[in-house]
Parts: sequence; structure tokens; C-alpha cells
Amino acid sequence: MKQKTLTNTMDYQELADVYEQLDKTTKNLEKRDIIADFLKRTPKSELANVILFLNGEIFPSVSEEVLGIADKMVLKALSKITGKNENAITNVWKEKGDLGLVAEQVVKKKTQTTLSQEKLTISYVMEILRAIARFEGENSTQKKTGSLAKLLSSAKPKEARYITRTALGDLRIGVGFGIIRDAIVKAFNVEKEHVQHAYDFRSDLSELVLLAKESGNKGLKNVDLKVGKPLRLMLYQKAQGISNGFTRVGAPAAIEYKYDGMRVQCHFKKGEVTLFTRRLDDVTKQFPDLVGALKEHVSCKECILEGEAVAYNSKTKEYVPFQILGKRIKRKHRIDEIAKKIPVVLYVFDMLYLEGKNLLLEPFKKRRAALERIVRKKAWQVELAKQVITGNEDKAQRFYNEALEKHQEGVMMKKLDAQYQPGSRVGFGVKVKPILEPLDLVITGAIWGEGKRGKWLSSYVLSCKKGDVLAEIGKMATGLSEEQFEEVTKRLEPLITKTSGKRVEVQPKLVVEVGYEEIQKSPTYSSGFALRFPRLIRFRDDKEEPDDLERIKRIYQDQKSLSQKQA
DNA sequence: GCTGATGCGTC
DNA sequence: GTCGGAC
DNA sequence: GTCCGACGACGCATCAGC
Repeated sequence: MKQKTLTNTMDYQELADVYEQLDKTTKNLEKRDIIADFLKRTPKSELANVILFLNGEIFPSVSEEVLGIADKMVLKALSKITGKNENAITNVWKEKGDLGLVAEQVVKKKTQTTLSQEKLTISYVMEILRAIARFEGENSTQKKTGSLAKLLSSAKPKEARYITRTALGDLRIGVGFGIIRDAIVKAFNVEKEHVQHAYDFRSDLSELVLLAKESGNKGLKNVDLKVGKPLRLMLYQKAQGISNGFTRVGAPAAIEYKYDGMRVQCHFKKGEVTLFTRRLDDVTKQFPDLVGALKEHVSCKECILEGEAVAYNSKTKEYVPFQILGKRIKRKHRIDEIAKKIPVVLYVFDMLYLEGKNLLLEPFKKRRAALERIVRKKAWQVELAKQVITGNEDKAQRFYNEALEKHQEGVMMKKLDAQYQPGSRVGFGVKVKPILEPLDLVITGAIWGEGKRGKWLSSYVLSCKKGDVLAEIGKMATGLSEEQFEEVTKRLEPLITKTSGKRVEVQPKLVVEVGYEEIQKSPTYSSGFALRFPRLIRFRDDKEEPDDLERIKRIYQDQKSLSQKQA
């Protein structure tokens, strides 16, 4: 019996060593080989845990459970271990740019004063982390941070580094599903396409890896599309304008509105409807109105179809900003009441399965035709995504302009004979969105970065003018090259007027041109507005003054009047 | 009972 | 969602 | 082309602390 136990457990230390090796190389093939070797020597009983841990997960993504730990909770745990307050730990965090490294240091200092240590096994660490996830109610914060502190205290320094990163959901070892998939291929001598296939239809790494080990290609191939089980969505690449879109997907192409809503995968089986989000979370409860509309207007026994749920104003029949739809997304209470206040219309655009037949390999044209047969259009409830098929650039451009006038994001351009490729951003379809008129804003603050940006001020607080004073309008942290992060950090450091934790305030000198998708009303920023998807376009060293709030208000109003035109 | 902090999922 | 970097 | 990591705003749920 004892013998059996010995062969069936694995020390967390071994996993930590693997993490470190993965950390050291940037080469994907090396990463693959390291993981493949490790998987081969992992006992079957630990394999499900190991594969999740390698992917930085505690629960399979299909699970509804979450850990409920992020940076502030880790700070609390580290504070418990050291007896230092959270500010002191934050200062170390700022220097190191990685809470995992902070935990490692904390544990290293502590172990010098303690005597013996028991070894942590992989399943034990998993068990504790899952237990942490399940604390709820009164004092749950104490319990969570207490358990984490205890776990870290019993870990070796290197283990603490990776347990912390796992708790934060940010392993930072450059490993995602692509590399894990290739490692499974190598370790268990199976075909890449079969592993990918099983993942596309189940998204459960634990199930997948056992299948690969136990039943090989045959088992993986047998994993099939099932109504009620979500499959990974096809994603679309970005094209620069209509003309570029045609070169990418060919002409003629199907061109559809890109609605500003939420993507929904709808499963029908024996009169039951289940709705899934892009991350494959079940949101059936959140959208009872949609379930009802689908039951009424989709005529089939079994099917899977996909669409975009868009919120509108029931009185004026105007689309409303995405923020409003957002009120329904994570809702658990007063669902029916809000569903009446914020109705949604579903624009369906693809059909993946119908009456026992998997349509994924059928050309898009045919899938759309099936959709048109099965869905009985009902205005403001269930409609087909507006579409034209054309190879004519002018016609496409007019359709695109029309979509923008109706305040949608732009258009999708889809290859007519393309199959449905789950889970990848393959070039069978592209999205085309406009570039809006950029804003010139001044940097008034910054935040020290994490991980590969740990040495830089890497997120910048932006302000506009509001009369004689400045007013904040959000943060920006993308669009810069590494060189530019370095440069901005050097230029901002002498301008720092105040530091609090990882955040600094700076004299307003640096003006930047900022691109974005939309101006939103903001409850957070003093200007009353914020930018959706802000990014750096270029530095404006020729300017000293940022744009005035009046200009921002004007652009905001223009957006609104555009959306009203379509009503 | 209310408010702010924190975590998490949508885009 | 956006973007840059590495392969 | 593909994968990965480092980030944005918002709104909801939950919990701590008053």
C-alpha cells in the first residue's frame, strides 16, 4: 500500500523546477520538450492536476468555480507571513515587478529561521488552493489569506514563487494551450490535429490529457460535437479597411454588420436552450428573454447557432452603449426586472450544427443558408445579421459606412467557402473597424509595471483640460514598443511629484496622441469621460497643451447623434 | 444598512 | 477588447 | 500566421468595516 502511494504522488518541487526551466527559455520548441518530458514521467493520478497547473489553472475552464484571489489578497497573505504592513510589501513589489518574486524572497528569509519542512505534493497544493476557492461568507477573506499564507509558509522559496503566480492566475512562463498541445503530442505520440480537435469541443485539459495517454488518437478523435457542450469560437483577425479585407478573404465575400454587443453561442435540444459566452460560461440564467425568443422563433429539434446580443431602448428602438448591456452580464439578482428594462436583440450569424449534422466543415454560404431556413425573423428579438455578398469595393464601402452610421463597430468580411474553425483566429474572416479622430492628452501620472514591464512605468494616467485645470480621462498602456516604454520612463522619472505604492503623479509635460474606439461616460474619472480601448498613436512633443474637455464632449455628442439617426 | 475595496467577466 | 515581441 | 503576455473601462457580486 505504501509503495503505491509513493509511486502515485509527485512533489510540487518537481513542477516548480519545470516552471523555472520554462521561465529560462523563450524558445517554444524547448518549452514543448520540457513539458513533454515532464508529462511522460508524471504518474497518471497526478496528470490531471499537472496539466491544469502547467496551464496556470486550478479548475478546468469549463468549471464555474473561481479562486477569488488577486494581488491585494496576496499582499495580505504576505503581510501575515512577515508581520510587515501591506505598504512595505508593496514597495518591494514595485522594485521586483512580480509578486511571485516577493513571495519567494519572503519565504527565503523565513526558512532561515525555521527548522524542518514537509514536502508539498502537487495534489496537496491543488487541494489547498481549491479549498481557498471555496471559502465564502463572513470572514472568508481572513480564511482565504490565512490559508494562502500557511501554504506559502510551508513552501520552499521557489515553490512560493510559482504558487503565488498560480494564485494570481499569471504564471508568466510563456506557455499557453499551443505549447501544451504540442507537448501532449510529443509525450503521448498522438496527432496534433486530434488534440486540437478534442480541445475545441471540450476545452477541458484534464480530460484531454488522460484521453491522450489512455486511448491515444482514437479516443481523441471520438470526442465529438455535442449539443449542450460549448465549443470554442472562431475568432476573426483585423483588416485595415475594406480593400485590405478583400485581399485577405477574397472577392466576392459576405459582409456583415459587426454589432456592438456580446457574442452568444446558443444550443437547442428537445426544446431546451442553453447560452454560452465567448469564454464558454453558461449565461442562460442571465438572458431568459433571449431563451424565450429563441424557443419561439427558431424551428428545429437540435441545433447550435451563434449570434451577437445587442441591447436597445425598448421605447425609442435605439441601440444603447455596450455599458448598458454590461449591466446584464454578471447579474444574479433581479434578472427579470432588468431584462425588461434592457431588452436585447440577437443577431444570428452562423449555424454550427443542425438536426444531428455537424456543419463545421460546410462552407459559410451553406451555414448561412441553413440559418435563414431555421430562424424566423422577429424584429427586435431574433434577427439575422445584416449581410451583403459582394466583390465590389464601392458597394462594400457603402455598407460599411451604413453600419457605422447605425453606431455599430464596423463590418465582418467572411470568406464564402470557409469552414468554421473553432478556437483560432484564422483568416477565414476579418473585422474592419474605423480609426476615430485621436485625442491629444497629457500624462499626469503613471504606474510601475509587472513582469516583462517590471522596470518601467508602464501605464499612464491621461488628462485633458477642463477650463484652467486638468481632468483625468483614463489610463493608457499599449501601443508602445519596449524602446518607447524605456524612453517614457526616463522622461517621466524626473517629473515625479508624488509616490504612493506603485503609483506616481508627474508634472503635466508629456503630451501624447491617443487612439480609441469610443468615448464613454465614466463614473471613475474626474472629466466624467473615459476612452474605450485607448492606445498610443504617437508622442506630441510639438504640443504642450492637451485637448479641452469641450472637444471631448463634442465628439461624444457626435457619437450619440449618429446612433440616433438609425432609429 | 450603507459604502468602499476587491475580484472577475464582458468588451 | 488593444498592442508588441518572439518564434 | 500564431501564440503569448501586459495592459484598458465598465458593471455586478461579495465582503469588510463602519
